[in-house]
Amino acid sequence: MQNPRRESRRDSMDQERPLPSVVERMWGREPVTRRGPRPRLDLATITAAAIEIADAEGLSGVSMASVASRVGVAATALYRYIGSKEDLLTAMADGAAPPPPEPAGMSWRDYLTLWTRAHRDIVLEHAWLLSVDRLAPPLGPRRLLWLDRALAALDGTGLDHGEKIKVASTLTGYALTDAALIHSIGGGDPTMENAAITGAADYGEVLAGLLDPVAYPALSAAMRSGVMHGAEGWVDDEDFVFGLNLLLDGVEALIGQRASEKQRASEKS
Amino acid sequence: MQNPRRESRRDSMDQERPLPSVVERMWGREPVTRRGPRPRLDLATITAAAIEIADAEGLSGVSMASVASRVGVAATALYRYIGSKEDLLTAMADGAAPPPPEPAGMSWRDYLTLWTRAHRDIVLEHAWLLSVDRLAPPLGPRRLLWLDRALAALDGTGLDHGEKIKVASTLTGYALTDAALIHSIGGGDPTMENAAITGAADYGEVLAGLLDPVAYPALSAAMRSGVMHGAEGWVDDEDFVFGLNLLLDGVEALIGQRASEKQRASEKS
DNA sequence: ACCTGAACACCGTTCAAGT
DNA sequence: ACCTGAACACCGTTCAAGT
Repeated sequence: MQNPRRESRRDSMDQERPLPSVVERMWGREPVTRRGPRPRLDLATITAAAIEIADAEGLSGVSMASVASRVGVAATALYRYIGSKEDLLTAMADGAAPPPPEPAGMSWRDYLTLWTRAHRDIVLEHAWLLSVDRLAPPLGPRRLLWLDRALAALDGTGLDHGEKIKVASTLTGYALTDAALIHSIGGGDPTMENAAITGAADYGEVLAGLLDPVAYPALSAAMRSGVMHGAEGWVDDEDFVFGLNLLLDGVEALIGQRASEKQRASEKS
Repeated sequence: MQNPRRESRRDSMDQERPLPSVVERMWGREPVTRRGPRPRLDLATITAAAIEIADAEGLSGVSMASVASRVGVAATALYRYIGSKEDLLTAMADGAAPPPPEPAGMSWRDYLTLWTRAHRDIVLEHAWLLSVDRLAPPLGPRRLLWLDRALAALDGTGLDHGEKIKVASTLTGYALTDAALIHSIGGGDPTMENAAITGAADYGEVLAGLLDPVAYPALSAAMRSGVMHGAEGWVDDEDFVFGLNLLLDGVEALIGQRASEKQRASEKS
């Protein structure tokens, strides 16, 4: 049912580890061109064009044809630079990330709060990331720089490397979750493409009409209480901080635990 | 650039609140048919067929044609039951969820642990949910039943309705994040469709080769320490519990806070 | 070596025509 | 009223041909 097109990776590049060639190109390792006309494009140009289209029209506006025409080339010429549309989406997901915020001597907690919020804001600015982002671990230079800065913020807390990575990836997930929530409620979507609901109040009312209070007792009670009609809208920065602090409180507890373990160990010797 | 097809909702149904008609159908409110031949299908049948295809071949195997042929009908007949493919995906996302686990007298913490793990496992069994799930708040009967049970588990903790909902949605996000992590690392994907990386060890090695230790100091240090080569694989249940406990510790702290507030208030009066 | 244009095998969706 | 079949306007990707 449709011929599988997998395995468009591992072309070119003499190197022991096979690596998707898009990833190579994301790191600036364009193949060394010798003979023939100079290439008119590069991956960064193509990616930037695709991102502009996605920002303006949503992901559905991004086709090989539309990207190609934006950079002034036939659709088929893109395949000189990219193995497939999948590859393009991968490159877009990395390319949409600006440099991470600088630590500037903050506490780990302050920095990670800033970091997570900034991450969330990026996703809101490029809402199409929500449809692209989830499936692969980051391999591009921009995303990995974000990861690096989160790990760096946790230096000196006594957490080991594995714990730091897990904290960072949990925070990444939180940023995505919060962005998805805001987006779906109708927060910051210029094209309104996927907002099934136009406002929080609507959501509550729709639910209230749908629910059988016997089958859905707790949810019905919540809806009847009017949670969805908060003074300044349902999803706001306060909500973001609320959930984030649940997480950071947990991290703080862990750090405290590690610190007291260390102290006990040093007292023993 | 492609004619916009929005606003295929709000057809039929005499009701004050306009509601996507798929949502109506998900709740069993099929339009009352009087004249003409009886319909051969219903939304549940179509949705189940689509889910089976997605489970077997991934989301890319799901086309109007493939779904229609599985239920023995021409592709165009599906439009009697569904407004668009988007609608089908919405119905699939709800239909893939089995009934939530029963509380059975557990503590809120035990139940939410079970709940979140079960949620995560569902996403792993239907990995295509990761590409479908994120954008709209749940409106289907199955998903809302999950939400109801999470809220119910938090009854008696002193949290208000808004707080309970935020806790539940944070846990949902965590389940998705964890599933995405496991999936991308190559965990449980029969079709291996989106696994850019075939194993955790590979990921670490690939990264190690890519990274400039000056530009990515903390991440390089983590990779050099060999975090990615844990004894029983990188992502396991222990990791799931680790991150989840960060969250639940935060929730527990909040519950404690609410409880002491209440006590202080009652002492005053 | 890069880029084009034609071609292929698909898509989702519409609409008039049959029952 | 349901379902079909033809048709439309797209897709992503290939490949031979031009430079």
